[in-house]
Amino acid sequence: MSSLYETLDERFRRAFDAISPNADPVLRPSEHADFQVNGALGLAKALGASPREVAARVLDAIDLSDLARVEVAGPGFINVYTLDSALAERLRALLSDERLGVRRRDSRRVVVDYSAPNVAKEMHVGHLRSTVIGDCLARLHRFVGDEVIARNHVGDWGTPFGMLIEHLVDMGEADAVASLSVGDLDSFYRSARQKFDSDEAFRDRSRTRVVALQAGDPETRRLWRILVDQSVNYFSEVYAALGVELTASDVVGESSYNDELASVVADLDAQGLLVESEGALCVFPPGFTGRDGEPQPLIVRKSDEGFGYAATDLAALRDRVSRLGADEIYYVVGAPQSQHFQMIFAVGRLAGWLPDEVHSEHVAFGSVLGPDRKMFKSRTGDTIKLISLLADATERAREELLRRRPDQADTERETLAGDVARAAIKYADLSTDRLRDYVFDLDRMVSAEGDTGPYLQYAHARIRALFRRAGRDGALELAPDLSDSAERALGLALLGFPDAVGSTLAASQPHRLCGYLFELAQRFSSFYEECPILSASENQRESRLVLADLTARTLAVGLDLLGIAAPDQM
RNA sequence: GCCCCCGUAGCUCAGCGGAUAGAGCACCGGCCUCCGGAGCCGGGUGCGCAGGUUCGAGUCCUGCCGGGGGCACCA
Repeated sequence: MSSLYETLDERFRRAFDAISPNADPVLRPSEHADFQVNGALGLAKALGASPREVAARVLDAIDLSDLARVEVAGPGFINVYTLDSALAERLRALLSDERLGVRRRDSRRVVVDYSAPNVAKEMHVGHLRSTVIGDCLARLHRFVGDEVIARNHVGDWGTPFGMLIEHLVDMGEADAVASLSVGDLDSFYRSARQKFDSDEAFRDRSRTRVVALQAGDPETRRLWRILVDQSVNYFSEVYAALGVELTASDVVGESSYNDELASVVADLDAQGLLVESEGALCVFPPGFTGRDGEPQPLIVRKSDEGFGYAATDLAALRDRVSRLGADEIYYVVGAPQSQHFQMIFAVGRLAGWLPDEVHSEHVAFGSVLGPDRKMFKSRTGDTIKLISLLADATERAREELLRRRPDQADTERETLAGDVARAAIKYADLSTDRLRDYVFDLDRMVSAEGDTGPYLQYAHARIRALFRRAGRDGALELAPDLSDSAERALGLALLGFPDAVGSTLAASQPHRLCGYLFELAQRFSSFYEECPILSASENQRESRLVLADLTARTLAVGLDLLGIAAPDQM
């Protein structure tokens, strides 16, 4: 069944179409009614009638008697008041729908490229947003029926691997593996870097090693593979700790495209797109200019005949369309890469690798800032590891749980502390418009008062407690009474879930779903204060349990789409 | 110099061209014979500035101001 909004929109669209072909009714949620239709105001001039007359004509052309009461208001708005009976019947129908009204759509093959940490470096706050946002988008697409191919474009290639491999050799494989396997990647990298900067002989060995790596020397590749495998193992641990659904099988690192790079160049050259400039092989897509107003190149092959990340990204793009058959490709990468992706897409279009019917989008995001509004760093100026971020949040959550539930078993508390910590961090990240920078404030996100992940978890857990107390697991399948304004407001919000999911997906903006869930939780809290449930008469109790059940399930499904657990108790 | 993103309440943020711009935090009042108070109810002289488009602009366009970022071989 279509959502309430969709149903109203279809009806109004038909009525408007009869008056002015293809006119948009501009149906919106309203503070003055359940919904309002704004389209009449815009049509008035063209139709030579007053807005109120246009609105009246629309109402003549529409029959909503089964759904809503309507009236012309103000200068020409149409206020829509949904009938309680229609709301109640739709709510009843949701009870047997695990998907809470969200329909599956025709499956699209969707590549989501996200996280992308670097081999031999620990994951830090810089990877947080890509990982969390990408995971959320992947979940959303899967939920509506898309076939999602997650791609973790790990940085596993390039000149630093010369020094990393030489450092591995110096340490001895066994010691190196021991060090890396416990996740101490940063000190490994730092030691290698330090030797590279201070020791000329080491520098020479490193350069030689890079050449051997690129030439495919078996022993060198074996050593390289150790670094990659150890790192990927470590990433998997971090993803598990974060509750992110990426696995080792989603890792398709930069090196995976090595064999494609020559043919990328050849293909571009064959199409006459390649220009040699200052020794580098470049494509100059129209519309891009650089510092001196000169055309801006996308450097496909460097003057030293090595390949940069543009070549890799082009190869990946080509692969995702031609071999994976992607209908949509999302790159969850920071906003500073905006121009790079514009150029990649432009060249992809020029080369015919990215057909018009394939949607390719840079899902950009802003930075995580510290309290000083600068890039979030530790007091010593180091980047902050995701693991320690999570540990800090878990510690806070543990303290809070200990304060509120001292009787709780330690094992249960540990599990919950992790759930709450993940909720705090992820929700804080997902709940603001991703394009903006945001200030990382652990106190605010864990404190769980207000618009936070833990607040939503609490709202859910409280409802589950209600059912435990009632000795039940769900509600009877009946149409709830909505005569109390708090009941009605909650019921109306519940019916908006499909629209929230749809809008979140259409814009790749998780904060829309966050906003919806927070408002839903608030409306539930108001309802919960206003309307006694278990102590009410049997009819009223059953009716209110319907609303409670649907709220709990909507929160659980919604939180799951955000990648956040919804524990039954806290 | 050019390009991109962002400027909304003391702070952190919503706001899909529509009616009187909303939340959370903080602050001040209420609400504890109440199903979990991590809650609920009430309290607000704020859209950086100036033009323009529109019946209607926080939202679209132009120009400024302020912050961040990018602009040839690191990814």
